[in-house]
Amino acid sequence: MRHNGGSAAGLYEGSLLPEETKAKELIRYAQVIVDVPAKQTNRPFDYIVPSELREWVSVGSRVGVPFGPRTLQGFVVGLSEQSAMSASRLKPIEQVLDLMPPLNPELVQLARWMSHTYICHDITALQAMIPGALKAKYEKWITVADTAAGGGSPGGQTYLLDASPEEEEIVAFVRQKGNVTTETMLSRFPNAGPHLKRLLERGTLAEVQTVKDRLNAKKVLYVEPAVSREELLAHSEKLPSGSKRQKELLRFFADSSEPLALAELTEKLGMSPGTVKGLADKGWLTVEAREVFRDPYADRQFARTEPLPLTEQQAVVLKEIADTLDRRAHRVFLLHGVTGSGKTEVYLQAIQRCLDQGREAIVLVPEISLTPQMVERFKGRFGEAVAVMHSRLSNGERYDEWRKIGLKKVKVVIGARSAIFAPFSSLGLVIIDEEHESSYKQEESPKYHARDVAVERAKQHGAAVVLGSATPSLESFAKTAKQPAIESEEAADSAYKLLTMSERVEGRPLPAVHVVDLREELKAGNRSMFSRGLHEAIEQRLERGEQTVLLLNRRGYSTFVMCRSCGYVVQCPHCDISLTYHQVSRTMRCHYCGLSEPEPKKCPSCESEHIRYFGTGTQRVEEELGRLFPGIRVIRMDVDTTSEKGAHEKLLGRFRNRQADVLLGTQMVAKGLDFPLVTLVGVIAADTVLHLPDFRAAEKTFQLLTQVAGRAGRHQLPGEVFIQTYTPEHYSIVTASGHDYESFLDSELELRRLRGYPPYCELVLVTLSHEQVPLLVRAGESFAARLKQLWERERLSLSGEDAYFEVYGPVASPIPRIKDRYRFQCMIKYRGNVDVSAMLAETSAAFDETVRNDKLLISIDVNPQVLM
DNA sequence: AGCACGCCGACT
DNA sequence: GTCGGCGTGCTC
Repeated sequence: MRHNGGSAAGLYEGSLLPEETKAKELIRYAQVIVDVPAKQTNRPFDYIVPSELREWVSVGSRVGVPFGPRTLQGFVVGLSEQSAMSASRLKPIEQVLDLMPPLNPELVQLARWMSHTYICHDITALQAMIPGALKAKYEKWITVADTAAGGGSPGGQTYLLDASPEEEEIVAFVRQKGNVTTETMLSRFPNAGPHLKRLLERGTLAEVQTVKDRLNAKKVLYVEPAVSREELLAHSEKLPSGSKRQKELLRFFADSSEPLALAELTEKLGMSPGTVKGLADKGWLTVEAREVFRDPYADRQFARTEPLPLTEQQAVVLKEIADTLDRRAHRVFLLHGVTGSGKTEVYLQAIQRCLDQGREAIVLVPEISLTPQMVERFKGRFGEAVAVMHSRLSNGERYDEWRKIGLKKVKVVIGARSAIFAPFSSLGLVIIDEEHESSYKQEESPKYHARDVAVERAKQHGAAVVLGSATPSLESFAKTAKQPAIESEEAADSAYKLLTMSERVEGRPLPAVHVVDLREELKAGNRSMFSRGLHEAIEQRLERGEQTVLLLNRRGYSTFVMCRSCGYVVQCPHCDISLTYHQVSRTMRCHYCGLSEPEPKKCPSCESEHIRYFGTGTQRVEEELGRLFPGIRVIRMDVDTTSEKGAHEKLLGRFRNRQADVLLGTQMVAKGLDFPLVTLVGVIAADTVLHLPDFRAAEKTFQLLTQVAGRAGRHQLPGEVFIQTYTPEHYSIVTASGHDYESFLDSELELRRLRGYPPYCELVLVTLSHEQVPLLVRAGESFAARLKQLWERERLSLSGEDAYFEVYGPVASPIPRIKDRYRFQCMIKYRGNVDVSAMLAETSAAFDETVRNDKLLISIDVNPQVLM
């Protein structure tokens, strides 16, 4: 997508200048984006920077500002000496919310790029960059109004005309406290409700809103001596002989004057905090609260690891990356390495190189593979210099990891999607592991793709990007020089450099793959979910004491309930989608609106009692395994068993310790796991993804099969894989079983070219929704028409360039109704130097009135990964 | 997003 | 003649 740098940078011009070029004392005004995601407020507002806050305000600061009648959170996006507005109409910044700005000028600029590219409000992009713990929170307070209607008296006492004694009492209480939250008020005066309402209405009391203050850094009490060693000993002598504990404590600090945490001290010396307090009161010891970092890995020891010797292929790849790092150039590498080829070791050594240059590195991994194993490898190599951004961290922990980055205490961040926004100032390297994973796409606004954001950010820093995968996405592969014809000359210098590692470390072979035709099984009279081959193979592993991984690639909504008499399928009354059966709660649930109702005892349509549950879930496979292999130990890993904190790690730990023979799970068992005793992998049904209405279905199937097959035989013992399918002839299954990425690529590229899908074009999905179909249809058609009109205008200015643009639809969305709102979508396919984002922004702007008055919703997904 | 201001219907 | 509906516009 073309990015018109000029227009995007325009608003914030000056904000990217190095701060040093502006003397702090000259900065009088700040441009602030406020926390109101609306069209009319989507621009910077000027504020006065009070002189006492000047030191603390910089581009990227989070501030509390008065906006209309209330106080809002905002982000400083620019600083200036002048303002176009007359000073009398400007208000001052009320507070700076963090000691360290959570963002920096480069990230503020990146937010600008995001809001343009993904068509969202600036505040939405800015908020997406900071950890959840820093999201805006507001508090409402009640105070006595400045000009209390009802009058006051010179003596400072207030008469309240027409006020009851209770009301007098309430006002006195508020006056005494200054300000009070509603909760405090109601706990003090349980029946204050109606009085409060009246006092607020009459203007005696007023409601004020503030931005809830910064999340507190964790504080721990530390104790240290306040006087010299000699004095401590002298005091100790003078104490009465009964004060044994106090004497002991003084002698302790005479020996060691190091500050010690109070908790540790009392533990060590077996005394109560009171003893310490006694001496502190005398002024001999000081107790002070110190800020500490919450360290989620505090009690873990990570064995330091040294760089491993590299294979020839690894060395070649590392050298390429290192050369680019040494030149401090921006470059994107696509590292295609088969499973087990040692990509992680290459990452580690490349990061080391980057750190040696005094630069920082970000490692993105799919949330699902952010396992303890993974964390261990990075902590083991880089120790304290690593911060982990994990979805399961508490708000406090996450906030602290973030602060460590700002304070330059860490040099490497490893985390999921949003870790790409780590506020580093000299980024040298971004690694995106399993780059093909669709979890790098955020499905809520801003609907960004971390891979695209990474490349944009790396450009700004002159940093290298390494996209690693055993099964690269077609989009990324197409950007390597191997496929030059796809994009025009502009792409030539931004082409990705393809690096290949085709061999596993120590020359271990890839596992043998058997494709089992389930139709043949059925013909042979086998109606079990296990083919004869897989059955036998599992039996063998049990005998040999080896382990098996079983994949049942069942997405949450596949289980549906149907009446066998009339064929009725239980559906959600508000959304056009089947309800899913949840065995734990014995309820039928809607995946889209959260509706939950008891399981039907008889068919709602024909009252028949022949109700059948379709779709095999992991629970059923577990049952079946127990029946077929008595005594078998199975660990089931799916959303149900891993929802608890730490459950994931615990289950994998048990499997590693040979406390189970089989690990059975959904996608989550396919990625990144590395267990020496796993010699068998079984895919129960390979076709589930294949038949989804998605142009990436074949690609996803190929990726999943290749990934899961890669779990087998990674160490001394050779591996074996069984893929069960009803369509064994499908090219994605054939090529996956032959570990043949190249052939898959050829077939798939040809199909994409014929059907006009990425990487032969770019996609944007526009979804419109409304409660009434007629209005929706009209809006959809008019949206498409306007867009086409814009294109006609645009194409004239692109004369001579090879550009393509087409709007498809509107048509009903794959799920035509959610929460009683109907949905239509337009698909946009384009190619070349077209600023589609700008065109879409302009088109949606024309619909503002319909959006506002008729409650039409327009959602725009640039580079969508799911076409719903 | 809130909130105030402002112009047309059903009511004491 | 007024209370109140929500259309329109503003917030540094």
